[in-house]
Amino acid sequence: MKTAKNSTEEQIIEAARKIFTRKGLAGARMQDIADEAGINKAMLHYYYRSKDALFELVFREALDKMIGRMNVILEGPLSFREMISALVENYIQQIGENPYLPVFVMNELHQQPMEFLQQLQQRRNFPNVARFLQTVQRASEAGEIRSVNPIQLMLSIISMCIFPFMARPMAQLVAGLSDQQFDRLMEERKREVVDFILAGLRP
Amino acid sequence: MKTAKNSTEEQIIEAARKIFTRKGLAGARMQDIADEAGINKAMLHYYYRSKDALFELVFREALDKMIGRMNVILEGPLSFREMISALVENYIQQIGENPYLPVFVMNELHQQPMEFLQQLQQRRNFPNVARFLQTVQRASEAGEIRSVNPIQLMLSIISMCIFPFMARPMAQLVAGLSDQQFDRLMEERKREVVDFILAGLRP
DNA sequence: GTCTATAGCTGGATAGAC
DNA sequence: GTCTATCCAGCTATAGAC
Repeated sequence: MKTAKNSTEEQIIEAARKIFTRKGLAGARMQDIADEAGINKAMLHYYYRSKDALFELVFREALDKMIGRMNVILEGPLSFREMISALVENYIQQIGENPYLPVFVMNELHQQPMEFLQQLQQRRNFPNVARFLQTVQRASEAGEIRSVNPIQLMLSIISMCIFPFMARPMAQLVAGLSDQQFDRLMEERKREVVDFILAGLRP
Repeated sequence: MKTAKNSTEEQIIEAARKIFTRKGLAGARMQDIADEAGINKAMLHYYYRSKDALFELVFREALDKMIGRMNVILEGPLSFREMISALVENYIQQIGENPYLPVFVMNELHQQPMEFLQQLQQRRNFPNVARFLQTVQRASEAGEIRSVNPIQLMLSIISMCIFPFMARPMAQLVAGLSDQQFDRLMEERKREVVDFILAGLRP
C-alpha cells in the first residue's frame, strides 16, 4: 500500500500537495512543483501525465482528509459531553497542523464545475450524519441538553473550529496579533469552545 | 463620488468584481472580464493599465466590505441582547447576498506575499475592537452574561455566521441538501445562532 | 474612446538522447 | 527513469487605425 517515502512518485506527490494547497490549481506552476521536489519538470508528466491529473489526485486526497475529520465528529464515541470535548480538541489540533487545507478545499470546491461535484457525490462514501443526529437526540431526550436542531449544531461546532484558521490573516490584521499570540489564542480556544457549546446546550 | 452606473469604467469594475470573486486572481482571464462587460479586451488596459492593477482595486474594495461588516459587529448599538440579535441577523443576510466574498477574500489574503499584508496593515483604518470588548465587559459586570474572553466570543460569532456559506458546496455534498434546502437552513439559522449565543452566555 | 491586429512571453506538454 | 531542448497554445499587453 505505502510506497517508499523517497520514491520519486512520493516526492512528487508531496511537492504537489504543498504547492497546490498554497497556490491553488490555477496559481500553481509545474515548475514550482518540480523545483520543490528537486527534479525535472518532464518527470511530472512521466509519472502523472498532466497537471490536471496530478491536481485531481492531490485534491481528492485533501477532500478525503477533511471529510474524514468530519466523520470523527459525526461518528464519535457515545457519551455526549466527552464527545464534544474530545472532538473539538482534536479538530482544532488537527486543523492547526494543516492550516492551509480548509481554504484550499473550500476554494477549489467552489470553483469546480457542477459535473465534477456530481461525480464526487456519487463515488464518495459519506459520513454517517444519522449517527450524530441520534446522539444529540438521545442526550436531548435524557434531559442532558436542551432541544436544538442537530444540523445547525453540527454546523456551529465545525464553524467555530475551522473558521478562525481560514480567517487567520484577516484576524491578525484586524486584531493586530502576532503569530505567537494567534497560536496561543487557538490553544486556549480548545477549552473555550467546549465550554461555550456545553453552556449553550444547558437545558 | 458615484460614477454613472453605465459608464464604461463602472461596467468594467462590475465585471471584474464578478469574475475575480469567482475565479480568483490567477484563474481569471482578461478576456472573461471583457466578455462579461460586453466590451473589448484592450479597453481594460486603457482604463486600468494592467490585470494586477484592476485586481488590486477589486480586492481592496472587497476587503473593505468585509472589514466594514465586521465593524458593524464591533461597533454595534449598546444593548447587549439587541446587539447580538440584530447583528447576527444582518450578517447572515448580507453574506447570503454575497456568498462568494468570504472565500475570495480569505483565499487571496492567504496567497499574497507578506509585504502586501504589511502595506494593508499600515493604511487601513481599523475597527474599534475596544468598543466591543467594552460592551461585553459591561454586560458581564452587570451580571447579564457569564464571564468570557471577548475575543473568543467575537471569533465564534463571526465563524458561525460566515463559515456555513464558505463551506456551502461541502455541506450540501455531505448532508445531501438541495439549494432550496440550504437557503431555508440559513434563513432558520439567523434565529438559531442568536439563541445559541445567548444560551451560551447565560450566567 | 473604441476596435483590430499582433508582439512577446509564460507555461504545459512532448520528443528524443542517454 | 531521467534529463535537455523545444514546440505550441493561451495569455497579457500594446501599437496603431478609425
